[in-house]
Amino acid sequence: MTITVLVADDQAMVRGGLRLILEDQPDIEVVAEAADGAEAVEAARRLRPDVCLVDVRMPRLDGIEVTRALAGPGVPDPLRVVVVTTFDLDEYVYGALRAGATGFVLKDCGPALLVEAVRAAHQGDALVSPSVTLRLLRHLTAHLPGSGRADHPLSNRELEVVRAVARGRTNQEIAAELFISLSTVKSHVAGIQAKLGLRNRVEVAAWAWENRIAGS
Amino acid sequence: MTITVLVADDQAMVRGGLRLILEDQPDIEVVAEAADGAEAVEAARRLRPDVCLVDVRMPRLDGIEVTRALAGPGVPDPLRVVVVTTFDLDEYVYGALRAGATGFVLKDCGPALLVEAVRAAHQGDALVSPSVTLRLLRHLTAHLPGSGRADHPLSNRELEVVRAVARGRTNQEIAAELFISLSTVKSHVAGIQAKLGLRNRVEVAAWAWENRIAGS
DNA sequence: ACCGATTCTGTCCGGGCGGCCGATCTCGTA
DNA sequence: TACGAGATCGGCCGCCCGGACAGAATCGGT
Repeated sequence: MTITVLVADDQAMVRGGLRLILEDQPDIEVVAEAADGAEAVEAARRLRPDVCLVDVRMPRLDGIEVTRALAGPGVPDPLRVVVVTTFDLDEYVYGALRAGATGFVLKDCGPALLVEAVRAAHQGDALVSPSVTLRLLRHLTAHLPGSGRADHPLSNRELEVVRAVARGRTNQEIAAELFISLSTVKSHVAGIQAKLGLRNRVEVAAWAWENRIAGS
Repeated sequence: MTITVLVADDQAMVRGGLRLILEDQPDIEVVAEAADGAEAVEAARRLRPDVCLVDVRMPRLDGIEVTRALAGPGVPDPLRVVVVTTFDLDEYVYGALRAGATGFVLKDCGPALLVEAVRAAHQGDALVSPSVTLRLLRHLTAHLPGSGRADHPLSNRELEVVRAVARGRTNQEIAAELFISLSTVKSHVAGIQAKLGLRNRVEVAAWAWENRIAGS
């Protein structure tokens, strides 16, 4: 089964180059080209190609907005969109991914990666250019599940209290939730503050958020 | 200039397969093989290859620990480590990336991506398998700069107060920071709670963290 | 010139919070 | 067995917070 692709770029030579690279693959067929964003959206909605290769910089609608229109949040049957760009700007990367892109490749990444990105997008996966991935990982590692967990001297029970405090519960409510007395809750909160060197329950909550004890 | 690679996997056949794929490239040379984690660390430290291809599941030291030893936080001159695995488990992914991996590929991703991962790692970039990237992006989009910012009816001044509250400041401290009276701060906090339907300052802080008003 | 929103200020009071005591009970470990 | 750490309770006191008032200055827009 061949993968149908739409290529959108305002420069005819770039479109030609992409078409050459892609059609060199036996299982990929370029079924449409578009010279600007509006054209791309129209053609994509009409032909519903397996993958849309979209440049970020285009007249009328830019690549980000095209992505949002075809794969953004709230779109009923989203298409797979791979965003292509010459300039490695974070602004483009974040915009594209937030808009629902299933891939993000730089034009200088070589034909092999481009083809792989199309194949990945076709089966629902996402390929991101290595140089971009690197910076993405930097952002990510700080937010990774299990990371950012600071070494803390808190007991399990105290952690339960911390989580409750971080959710905005009063001591009385925490007592009810944990089936213990108000005095005990206050003991625990006091112990937590002493151990961590925090001055009040809001700082306890802030500590919990920063160390991913609370929140999702 | 050729890229020197160390291949670590407990199965000789897998090592052979990887070697075949890599040495098919004119610019890549496999300079060492290792059958377990300890061997891999020793060889990597001695030979300092450009890229280390490391399987996650290995005797003695697993791939994650090898990565931590060669590229983890605190290592003076970190090597480039690409982690390879058969099983697409989040646990491996997060562990590897947190340990400092410069790449993460599944064994079923095809030779082309494997080679690209090595090349990317060599020039300091990171390539992650498309199927893994997809899930990574899901985690990421929620934490992307500019996203998660909710529509709120708060004024600019109220936002300043929210940020101060989220940092754990008392009303008195906020008054001093913003050069206003204690009464005014209480007014603002009360207004914020009313507008957002929150019951106390900890919930205000929690709201700030969830909507990325506070925190970095 | 008026209106609404924002910002700033004040007083009063009840309740929650934080700090400081002390106390018992149950563990696991030395 | 004795010790320490954790979990559980109690009381007391002072401060901070939250809620409900009320008043005034500033500013942008009809």
